Formats: sequence, structure tokens, C-alpha cells
Amino acid sequence: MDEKYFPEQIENKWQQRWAESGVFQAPTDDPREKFYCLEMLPYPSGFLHMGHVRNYAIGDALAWFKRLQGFNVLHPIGWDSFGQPAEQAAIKRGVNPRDWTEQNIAHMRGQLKRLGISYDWSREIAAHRPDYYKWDQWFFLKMFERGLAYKKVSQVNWCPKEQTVLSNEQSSGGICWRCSTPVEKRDLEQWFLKITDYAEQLVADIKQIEDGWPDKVLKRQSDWVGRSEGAYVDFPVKDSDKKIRVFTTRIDTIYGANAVVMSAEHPLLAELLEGSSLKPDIEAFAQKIRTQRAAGREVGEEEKEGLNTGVLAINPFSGEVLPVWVANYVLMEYGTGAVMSVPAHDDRDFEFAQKYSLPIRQVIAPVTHQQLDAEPTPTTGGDASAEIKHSFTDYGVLINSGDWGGKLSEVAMREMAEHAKTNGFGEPAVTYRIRDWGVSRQRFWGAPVPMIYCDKDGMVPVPYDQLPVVLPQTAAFTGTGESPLAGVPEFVNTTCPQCQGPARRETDTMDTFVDSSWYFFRYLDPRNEGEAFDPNVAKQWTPVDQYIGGDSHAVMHLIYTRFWTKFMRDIGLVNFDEPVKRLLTQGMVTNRVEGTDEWKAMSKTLGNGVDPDQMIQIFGADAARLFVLFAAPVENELRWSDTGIEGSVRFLRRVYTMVWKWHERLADRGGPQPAGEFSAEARTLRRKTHQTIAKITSDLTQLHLNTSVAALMELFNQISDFNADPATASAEDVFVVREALESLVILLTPFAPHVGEELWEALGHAGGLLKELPRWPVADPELARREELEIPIQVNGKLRSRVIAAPDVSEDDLRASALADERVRALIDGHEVVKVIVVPRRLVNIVIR
RNA sequence: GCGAAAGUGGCGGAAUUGGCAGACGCGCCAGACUUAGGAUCUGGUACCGAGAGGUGUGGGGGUUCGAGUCCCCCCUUUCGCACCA
Repeated sequence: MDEKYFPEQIENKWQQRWAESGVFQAPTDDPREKFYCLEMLPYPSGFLHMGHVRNYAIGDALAWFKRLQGFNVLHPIGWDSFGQPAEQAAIKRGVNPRDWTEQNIAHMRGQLKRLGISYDWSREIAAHRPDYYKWDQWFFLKMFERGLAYKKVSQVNWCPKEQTVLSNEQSSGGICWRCSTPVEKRDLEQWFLKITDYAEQLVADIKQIEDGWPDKVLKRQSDWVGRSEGAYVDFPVKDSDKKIRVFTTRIDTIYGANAVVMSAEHPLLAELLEGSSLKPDIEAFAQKIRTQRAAGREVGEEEKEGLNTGVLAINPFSGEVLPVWVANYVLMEYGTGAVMSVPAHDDRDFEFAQKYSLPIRQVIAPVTHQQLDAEPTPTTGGDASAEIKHSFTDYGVLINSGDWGGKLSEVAMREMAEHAKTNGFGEPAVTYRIRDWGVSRQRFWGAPVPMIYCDKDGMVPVPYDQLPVVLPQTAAFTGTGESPLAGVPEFVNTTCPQCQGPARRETDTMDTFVDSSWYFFRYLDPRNEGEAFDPNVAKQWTPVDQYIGGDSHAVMHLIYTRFWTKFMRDIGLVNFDEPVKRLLTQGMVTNRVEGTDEWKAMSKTLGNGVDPDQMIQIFGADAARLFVLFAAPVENELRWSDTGIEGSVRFLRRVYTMVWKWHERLADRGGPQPAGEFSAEARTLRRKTHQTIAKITSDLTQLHLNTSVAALMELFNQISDFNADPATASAEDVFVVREALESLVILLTPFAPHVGEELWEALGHAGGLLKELPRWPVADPELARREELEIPIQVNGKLRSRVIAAPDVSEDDLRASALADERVRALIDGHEVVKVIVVPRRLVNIVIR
């Protein structure tokens, strides 16, 4: 140990030792309880940014904590190395995507090692290597076998800037998730994965994880699947044998329907208009809507527009004849592409009816709470002609609804759907918003879809023993939107596995979200050449105990990986439904944008980035890590501060200096042993030590890292205040200081592991902390709680005095000592004591008159 | 527009969940040591007031002996969703 804290020196020393000893390698067969600590794997863009540092510092704190507690901790890392930027680099700068990616990985791996994150590097994986993407292809074939991977022509979301297809998730809001370019629609033949088969489970299984995931993520998951319960109802077309099927969640309002409204893309529309004089007008209108939407303009921003088709339909409940309209606000993609319009009880229908002066009829009346218990009756008159100014969308009681009048919405919805089913014009139904996952990409830098097209045998899956379908070394990177692989004859031309004749390979590659849907299973068995992973090995490690990453992945990645896990369960690879027990979505790291008052995520283009390497060089990895953990709660935005990190260095330096001052005396365990009484100051320090152990143990479990660091600082301040001189300290004082300092060093290690290891060694424990496990200190419960309580005494609610009491003071004793207090007696003298409120361990309040 | 969450010093944020508001850190002020200080150390730092004391957790009301914390209304901010029938 040097007298002065030189971060670089001790960081190099310990990083080297960790690498040599392999202490972070997690053995698969181990009697200790496992803990799988996982951070979202990074895209190898070339450089670590502060968001990464924060993510990995959080994960590492937890990994260390669990390790020191005696768990067998798996803490792996890898690279999400397929994807657009590598290909963009190829297009723009003519570099090979593979070389570019490998260089980036090499550089970022170095940065991670300089940060000293305790990864098991022996398990490192990268998605772009054939031994990884082979299994993407394997899974794809498994899904194909089960009918979960299929091809269809579809209108896809197309990003004109990146010249590629985007999934629904990636084009949410009509803009590209990566470059914010407005998305266009195009017709292409595409591969899809049938995530909709799992829609119900993706909602239902949320209850298995609701205690471990943030509420807002669960809500977004659930919203994305978009389950709605309702009913299908068939409206027969007048003078025809055709029917228009609508989906509604409010079948109870059906007597209020004033029209049936269809989407312009509805396939039935052309048939209905056969021979109608309005046909050209309506087709022109439908075309207009299609054009609007193809231009990527958001529905919802448009004013409602519609056209009466002249077709008539019959309300199967009331027998009423209703006009059929086409309108821009009905989406083909959801439900059946047709709705019943009930303006009195739906905002959109109301707006539409107002614009086109369609009749509005109230069929639901509000009910009061008393009426819910009693016979339901409407509170407002059931006057159908009454003018309605707004739609009333709450549940209520039915009026103007034939035999159903007087029933509550909840009851009517159930009964009416059953009635429709019994009479053959509908049924209860559940629909989902989620659509199948389009995984085809017209890209080079991805896992090739393992399919072959043969003129004779048609579409043939690549046999399992021919995997992987290896990406060629290079291709023409034109950026025109054609699959670059189509221009590589050696790749395209192959033989048909069935007839051995000439055949062509599929030239699409897979969405990179495929790679990240199951990567954390590959860590468990990363060099397995015979399978994606050994299910028996996986059983020992999974599910993931703690997953940490940015909330930008709260929808896409997490919904895909949940889907993938359920599929793996169905093919017998895993035996649970949900892959992640606890999830933490950490906040962004932001910095002030130069010349403004705005705080934005660090980025190159904004010029507000902070280089982790520079921070490590100036302040040391430990200080950088300590600062990001201390500066804000993990889920909050973290506003970068250059002076803040200096505070962290200062703290580490003070701790270092303190240990330097004591280390010779403390390392010598052969001196006089404590035999006498502890001084009052020593007892105070002991109490603080044990309180801190208790607090940090509990805070770390809940990932309250900022308050853990604060508690460390408090303990340090307390040790500083304990003004003993190492040269002359009594055996008792040495004991107390040793206990305090050793605890401090261990508790500090998850936040600043290099300093922790160095100081632990300096205190006389050769070889560092990981030599003897477990090491995490356990608080003495007697000492951890306050020795004495200072209980406030109030008179008529005002604080008037305090009384010192033992922690286990009885209510009666507390009351007695409060009433005996001099100041209190002076106050209550001459007044009547009305009552005395005693809250044990908390307070006494005396009410007088 | 709909939905959710949140508003505490100059700043990031604490507060054992209804019990001494402002822990810890940054910044700032003063002092010490210094040729020097953007190093280090010591002390101070919610607001008003010379003081005793008073006031304070976005605003207004309420429940309670007691409210940052619970309830109602309003304001503001942030984040989600955005014609999903």
C-alpha cells in the first residue's frame, strides 16, 4: 500500500490479479446458491458511453454484493453485434462490417476491463459469429416446423432513410425508432413470427412478474398486447346474403347504433358495392385514405371523414335498418375492420355523427351508487329526443334498449353476447392489438434466414445438419434497399436439400432483436456446439434473478424475449414461463447541451458527451463508478456533474488516507486483546457501524444505491470523529476501529471494488476479499438499533420536551416518565389532562384543557 | 385529447412509510495552512428576524393529538398512449 491514493496503480494491479485468478468465473456445478445478474448486452458501436457505465456499475455493485454474501454469481457480458451501424459504416466508408464490428468489440472490451466490471469473460459471446447465429437459425427452423414462422405478402413499415423494413414495434408512432424518419408503407413478401399465438400468455403471465418489474414497464407490456374483451356481432346486409361482422367492447350500447362503419381497406367493400352507382366515388375516397396513410401520416391527426355507401344493414338486436359508411377512422388492422357507430356512447362516433348530422340516441343512463344496490333505474329521463352534447362512455343502465332496458351495462354485455351466440349472429370475443413480428430484413449484417427455394420442391427449410448458413465475407453495400445477399451468387446459388437440383437461398436476414431474445441462455453454455444450450445447465442458472437496462427496451426487447422464452418452454428447453424475475430500468445519463439550459442524453451529435476513458484517466474507474451510483437513485435521470465526481474522488482518498493511518496497527492482530469496557464514544461508533451494515444490506437488496453510498459516508464521518491515535489507542479502541474500518471497506467494495480490495489487503488480509467467502458483515441486531430512544413529548400537539427511554420501554413507563418531566409538569399545572396519547418508541402527546 | 407518475434548499437528493423536514454529496461563505491555491483541513450554510422566536415540503381546503407522507379541488412538470371500436 502506498501512502497516497493512485487510482491507476491499484486499478491495474487488481484488474491483473482478477484476470489471472479467474475469480469472476462462475462454476456451473457449485453447492452455493446461484444468482444470475444480467445487464442488457451492448451494441458494439465503438465506444462505451456514460449510460453503459451506469448500467454496468449498477449490475456490478449487485454482483459484488451477492458474491460477498456467498452466492455463486453469474455475471456475463456479450455483444449485440449484428445491425445497421456496421452496414452503414460499410456503405459510407467502404469498411467491412465484420472488421468494423470486431475492432469495436476489441476496443469496448478494453474499456470494460479498465472499468473493472467483474465479468466472467470466459462466457463472452457475440451475435455476429457463426457459432452464435447458427442457433438463431436453429430456433427459426423450430418455429417454422411448428407453423410459428411463416411468410406472407404484407404492407410493411419502411424507413426510407435506412432503406429497410421495420417491425410494428420499431415504427411505433409512425416514425423510425432509430432515426425518427417518418415511416412509409410498402408491399413486400416477409417472414413473420407468430407472436400473436402467445398474446394471451403475454398478458396473463404478467401476474408472475408483477412484484419484480416496474409498474410502468408492465403497463406498457400489457398495453402493447392490447387485450380487449368484447363481442363480434354480424349485421346482415339488406337484400343480400352477406353480413358485416363488427367487433365491439360495448355490445350493451347496440340499440344506440346509427350506422355500420367500415374501413376503406375492408375486403367486403368491393362486393357490397357491386352494381352501385356510388362505386367510383367510394373507390376514389378509399384510395384517398390509402394515400394519406401510405404517406405515413398518422391516423388520429386526421379529421374524421366518411362517405355513405348507400348500402343498408340490419341491427340484429333491434331490427333497425342502418346505413353503411366508409370512414378514415376505422382501422383494418384491428378487430374486424368494421364497427357499429354509437355516437351517444363513444367519442369518435360522436364526432363523426356531429360532422355528418347522423342521429344520436342515448341508450345508457348513469346510475348512482345507491341504485347499484337497489333496482337499477335511470337517473336521467329516457327521453330519446333529448339533446346530447357529449358522448357518455361510462357504464350505466340500459334505456331505449327493448327487452334489455333496465339492466346494468356489465350484466347486459355478458347476456347480449351470449344472446347473439345462441341466435347465430355473433359471439363473445377477445381481440389483441399486437400483431405478428416481422423479422425479415433486406440487410447484409444479420443472421441469414435459413430457407431455400427450389423450382421443383418450392420452399425448403435448410436441414439442421447444414447449419449455420454462413454469411459471405462481403457483398455490394449499395444502400438501395435490395438485399445485399441477392448480389452474392456464391451465397444465393445452392442445391435443394430434397432433390439436389439447383436452388436459391433466401436473401433476407433476421431482425437483430432475434439475437437478443435468447442471448442470456447462451451465456450459460456458450461453447456448446451441439445445441443452443444444455437444458440441464440452464436449469441451474435461470431464470435471471436481476436484469438491468434502459427503459427504451421496455416494449420491444422485453416482449420478444418473453415470447421467445415461452416458445423455448414449449419445445422443452426451459421449464418456466418468464425469463426475468426482477427488472430494473435505469434512468438516462444526461448532460447540459452547451449554450442552453436543456439536459439531454449524451450524444456525439449534441456534443455533450463525456468520455468514460477520460474520466477513468483523470479520476479513476472507482470514482467514476461511485459517482454515477451516488448521484441519483438508479431509476432517475442522472445529470452529469464534473464537480460531483470530484467529490467521489475526495471521499475515496479520505478513506484511503484513514486506512493508511491505521493499517499497521490494525493488521497486527497479536497485540493486546480488548478486555475492558468500551468508552461512550467507542460504543457510539460500534452502534454506527452496525446500523450502517444493516442499512446497506437492506438498501442494496432493493438497489437503493445512492442511499447506500450516503450511509457509507456517514460511517466514515463517524470514524473520523472518533479521535483515536493508532500509536496510543487502547486495545478496546483498536477493536472498535478495526470493526468499523473493516466493515467500511467491505461495504465499499461493491461501489469501488479496486479500492475495496486494496484496502482489505492493507488491513492484513492477504490476497483480497474474494479469497475467503462469504465476507459480507452481519449486523448485530442489538447494536444496529438505537441504544436509547429520544422520544418527543408534545402538549396539545406542540413539541415541548423529550424523554430518553430504552428501546423496549413499555407504554406505561413512557407515559409515566413523560408526565414526570419538569417542563411538562409546568405546562399542565392547573389544567385538566384530557388524554395522553402514547405511541411506543415514537412519541407522547398530552392533551390538556 | 386520454392515462399514469411526480412537485421538498442554489443543485442532485434523504426522511425507519403518519412522528425532530432537509441525511449524504455538490455548490457557496468564513477561517487555517500556504510564495500560490481550481490542493488539503476546520467551521457554517432552508427562509424571516439583531434576538427570543416565528415560517416553511407547488396552491387551497380537509382528516388527525400530529401530515412532505392520507383524502378532495386547482396549478405545474415529466413520461406513456394517441382514432385499438
